[in-house]
Amino acid sequence: MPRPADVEALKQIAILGGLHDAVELASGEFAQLIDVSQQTASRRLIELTDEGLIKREMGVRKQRIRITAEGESLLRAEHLAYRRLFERQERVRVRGSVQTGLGEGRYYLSRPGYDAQFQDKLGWRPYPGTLNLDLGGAEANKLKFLRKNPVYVIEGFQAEGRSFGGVLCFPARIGDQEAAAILPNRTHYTTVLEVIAPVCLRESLPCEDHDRLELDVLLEADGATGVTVRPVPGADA
Amino acid sequence: MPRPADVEALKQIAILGGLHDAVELASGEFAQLIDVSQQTASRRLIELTDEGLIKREMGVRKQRIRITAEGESLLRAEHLAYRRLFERQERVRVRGSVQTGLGEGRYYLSRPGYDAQFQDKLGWRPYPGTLNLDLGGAEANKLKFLRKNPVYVIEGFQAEGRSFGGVLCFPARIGDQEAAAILPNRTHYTTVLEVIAPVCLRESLPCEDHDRLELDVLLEADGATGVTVRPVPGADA
DNA sequence: ATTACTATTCTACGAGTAT
DNA sequence: TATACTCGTAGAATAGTAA
Repeated sequence: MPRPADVEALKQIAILGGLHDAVELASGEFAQLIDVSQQTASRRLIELTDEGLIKREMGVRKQRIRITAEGESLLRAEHLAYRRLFERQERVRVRGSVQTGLGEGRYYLSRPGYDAQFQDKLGWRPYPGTLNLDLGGAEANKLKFLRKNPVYVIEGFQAEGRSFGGVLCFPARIGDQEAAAILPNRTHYTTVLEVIAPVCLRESLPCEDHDRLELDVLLEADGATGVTVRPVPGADA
Repeated sequence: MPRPADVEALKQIAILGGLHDAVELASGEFAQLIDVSQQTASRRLIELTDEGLIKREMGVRKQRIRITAEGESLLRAEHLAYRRLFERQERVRVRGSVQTGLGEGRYYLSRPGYDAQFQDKLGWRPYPGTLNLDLGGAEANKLKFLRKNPVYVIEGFQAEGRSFGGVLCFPARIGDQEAAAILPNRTHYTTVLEVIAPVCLRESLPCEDHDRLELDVLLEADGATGVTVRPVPGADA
C-alpha cells in the first residue's frame, strides 16, 4: 500500500500533465515541487516506479515520466473519496461484522404492523429475520449521520397489549442484493445496524457470524423498487 | 504546511463525518483507521490540533473531534486539485517569473497582420508590448498541454518582404485583469509564455523583472469578450 | 548536466509506562 | 479504561560524491 507521501508525489506529477502525456522532469525540479532534497526526490521516483505507479524513460538532462493505469486508478480513488466528502452524496458505505442475533428480529418483522409498512415503503416483504451488522468503533460514527438523514420513517404502533417503537429505514445494497437498513428510533447508543432483505441474507450471500460485510446505504427513496412489477395472482392462467 | 500524512489523517476523520458533526473516536480506533500504533495516532491528533485543523473535547473513553474551518478548507483544496485532474478543466493555472523582454514583442504586436487578428479573436487591441513569463523547469510541462489545446489560432502572413509565423492564443487572466497568452507555433522547446493585455501589465499590475506571477489560462473562447460593447464612433454625438 | 549510490544525520515510530 | 509522555531504534532524509 502506497504511503500518503507517495500519493502526494503522484498527484504532483499528475498536475503537471502526467496523466495524459509524458512529463519531462529532473529529480531536482521534482524535489522543489514536493519540498524535499534532490536525493529524496530521486528515491521517491524509484519507489513510485517500483510500485508500478509511474513509468520512466531516463534522458541525459531530464526523465520522461508517465503515470501508469495503476497510478491513475489510485488517483481516481482519491478523487472519489473527496467527491464523497463534498459533493452531495447519495450513499454511505458502512463496514461491519456479522453479529449473533438474539432471534428477536424474526419476531418483530413478522408483526403485521411492521410488515405492512415495510412492504409499502420498500416494495417487498422482508424475510423474517435480521442480519445484525456491528460497526466497529470508528465506523459507528456514521450511524449518527444516518439518524439525521432518514429516508423512510416506520411508525410505532400498539398491538398485543404493548407498544412497538418506530424505526428509521434506508434502502441499501449488499453487493447486488437489494436490502434495507433499519435503526430503532430509541436506542441511540448502539453500534449495530440491522439489515433486512427479501431473502435470507445468511444463506444467499452467504455469510456467518464475525464475517465482515460492506453495506451501501442509499440516502434517497429507491425509485427502482417502487416500480417493481409483481405478478398478479391468476393473471397468467 | 501540513505533511501528506496529516492530510490523509484529516481525510479519514472527514469520512467518518467530522466535517458535519463531532466524531467520537478513541486514539486506538483512529490508529487502526490510519494503520499506525495507538501512540502515533495520539501524536497525530495532537499535531492536527496544534495545526488548527481539528478541535477536540477530551472524554473519558473517547474524544469528540470536529474538523475546523481551516481543516475543511485544506480538504476542499485537495478536492479541487483532484477535480482539476479528472473533471473537464476550463483553465490551467501557470506560475512563472517575469523575464526581461527583448523588446521585439512591441515590434511584432504593432504589425497590422497580427493586430487585426487579435482584435478579431479577443475583442480588444493588445498594448504593444509582451510580458514574458518564464515557467520554471517543472511548470514548463504545462506548455505542452496548451499546445495541444489551442483556443485561437493566429495565422502567419507575409509582409515587409518577410514572413511572420503563426501563433497559438489563449484568453487568460492575471488576477482580475483580462489578458491573453500567446505561444509561437514554431519554437517548441521554450519555457516562456508571452502575455499580452489591453493595458501595459508592467504598469497596471504592477510588476518588475523576476517577480513571480500566476496566470490563469482559459481553455475556451471567452464569451465575455465577444459581447463587449464598444462605443460606435459618432453614436454619442 | 544529470542520477543515484553510500555514509551519516535525524525524524518519526512504537514499546513501555505514568497519569 | 483512556491519553500521551519518555526513550530506544528503524528507517527516512540529506550530504557527499561517483558515474
